[in-house]
Amino acid sequence: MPELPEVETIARNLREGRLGLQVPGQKIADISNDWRRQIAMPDWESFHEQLCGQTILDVQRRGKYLVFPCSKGTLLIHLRMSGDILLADHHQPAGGHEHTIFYFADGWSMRFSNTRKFGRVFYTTNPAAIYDKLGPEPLGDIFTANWFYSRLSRRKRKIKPLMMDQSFLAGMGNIYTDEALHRAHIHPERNADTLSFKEAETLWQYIRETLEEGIQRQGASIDWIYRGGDFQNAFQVYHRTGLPCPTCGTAIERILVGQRSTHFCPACQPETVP
DNA sequence: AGCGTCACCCGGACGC
DNA sequence: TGCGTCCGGGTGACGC
Repeated sequence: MPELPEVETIARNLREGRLGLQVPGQKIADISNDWRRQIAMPDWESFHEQLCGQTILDVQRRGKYLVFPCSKGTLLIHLRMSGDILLADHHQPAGGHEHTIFYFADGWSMRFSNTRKFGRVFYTTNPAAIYDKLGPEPLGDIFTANWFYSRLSRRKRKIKPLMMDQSFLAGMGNIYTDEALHRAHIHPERNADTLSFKEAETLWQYIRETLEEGIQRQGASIDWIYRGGDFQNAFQVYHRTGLPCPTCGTAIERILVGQRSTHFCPACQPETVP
């Protein structure tokens, strides 16, 4: 479930050396892979041949992608739900879920651990083709209240799946969407075009506040994946089915919206359009 | 084009 | 205890 704040935290940790090694400046000496489908593009042989010898120049984030600009092209990693990036000594044996390992020239290695095999690795000289399929960054300048309202007003889809559509807005996942909708007092099944400007503006504000708080807390640690973050302690609705709403005390309900588990307060987030 | 549904995976929770 | 079954998470393919 790495969403924008979790991916941002991992990018910062790798960039700034908080995991014991600064990744920018590292030269890729070799790469191993024991599950070919993890390499989304190009084919494994080309991936290996083209990337070996390149130096990683930076670690960035776009949407939920980790972006590693290299000397000749760009390496991208999408963690999907159970992915993580580990740094370890060259000689440490591969863990059972470390399907792609980048061996650096100085003796360290960067490992893509991916328990449920949903994550994907990309190498391209044209990352813009990937970025072009994504909506704006929720914390960027393009995403304004006016932009949000004008786009919402053209869509009939339910607000929650639309917020999670990466081609609409890049970075929201199930957790931060449920939390932002609760803070904005908007029911997850409202049709997007029924939101007033005021509601859209409020939701816009809480999307940004929720993500910023998530980043400040270094993301959420849930299930067995612990990354050091503690946003899980700030959840008001997510994974709190039956517990009292922190705002009004009403029991939090869980429903399915677009096949996704959805948590909301029936009192704070009424379904009827005001 | 927009929208909904399903497959992809597997560790953990749950039921018996 | 051990076994079987279900669940969930993000995304792309697919159908309407």
